[in-house]
Amino acid sequence: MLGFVARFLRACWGLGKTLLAPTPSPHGPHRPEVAVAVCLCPCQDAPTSEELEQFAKDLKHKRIMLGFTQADVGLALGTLYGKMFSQTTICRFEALQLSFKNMCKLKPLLQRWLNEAENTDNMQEMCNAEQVLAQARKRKRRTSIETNVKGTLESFFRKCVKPSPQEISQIAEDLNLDKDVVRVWFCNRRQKGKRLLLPFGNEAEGVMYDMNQSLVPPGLPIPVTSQGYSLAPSPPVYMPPFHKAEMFPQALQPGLSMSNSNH
DNA sequence: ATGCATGAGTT
DNA sequence: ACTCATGCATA
Repeated sequence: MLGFVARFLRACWGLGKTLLAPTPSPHGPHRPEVAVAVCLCPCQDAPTSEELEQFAKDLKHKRIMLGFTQADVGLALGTLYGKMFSQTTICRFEALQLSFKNMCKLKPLLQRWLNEAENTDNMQEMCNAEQVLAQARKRKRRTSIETNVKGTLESFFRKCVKPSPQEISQIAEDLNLDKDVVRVWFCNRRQKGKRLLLPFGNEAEGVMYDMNQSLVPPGLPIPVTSQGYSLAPSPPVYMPPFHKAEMFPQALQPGLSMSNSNH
């Protein structure tokens, strides 16, 4: 099963290459046409899901062995290659909670860090935080949504993963929340559904992203289709954006597989 | 470890 | 207005 998914994903990327295949020149052999395209896709060797999973596990293990925190790694990537990452991102990488594409992008960097960390004796310096986060108080304070309200949002989500702006306003009103909070909640909820490692057995994912249903809260007649979400009747050569959740069995038992790293 | 938020890039 | 990559703040 896993293999299938991996191949599937790879196939998608291969597509780009296929389309760029050498164009047969209709005019004959005047020009040798040597300049054949290389691989324009950024992910040279798309790893399989298995490989990513293995690497993530490896990284975490060795990282801990070497005595580094997730934050250390993120920082080292900065002093090492310029681009710094947060503890959050490293954490998500190790937990396979990023999109497949994102995982592929980050892997090489972490791979290099790992090599570096294993061979260099003086890695410490690279992991020293010298950041004086002068974060201007611009960021909005994180609003905490009550659990029962969250439950309601979830049920809405099950009905429709992508409510129209009008529907969002409606929901916001019903729940006494800010419209933007609701909008962002849906964005994040959708994004969550796209993670490489899905949280739990998602039964409903089979029908997920069936954005044709619309909520019709009692009372207000909402013109359904105005936003032009006409689902293309004949999806071209694309694929269903999602796969089932059983990619990573360990996802089913977070308690057992994830948290064996205390201390 | 995870929830809500931001910002750049798309559609 | 949406998706995606990312992160501050918090549980």
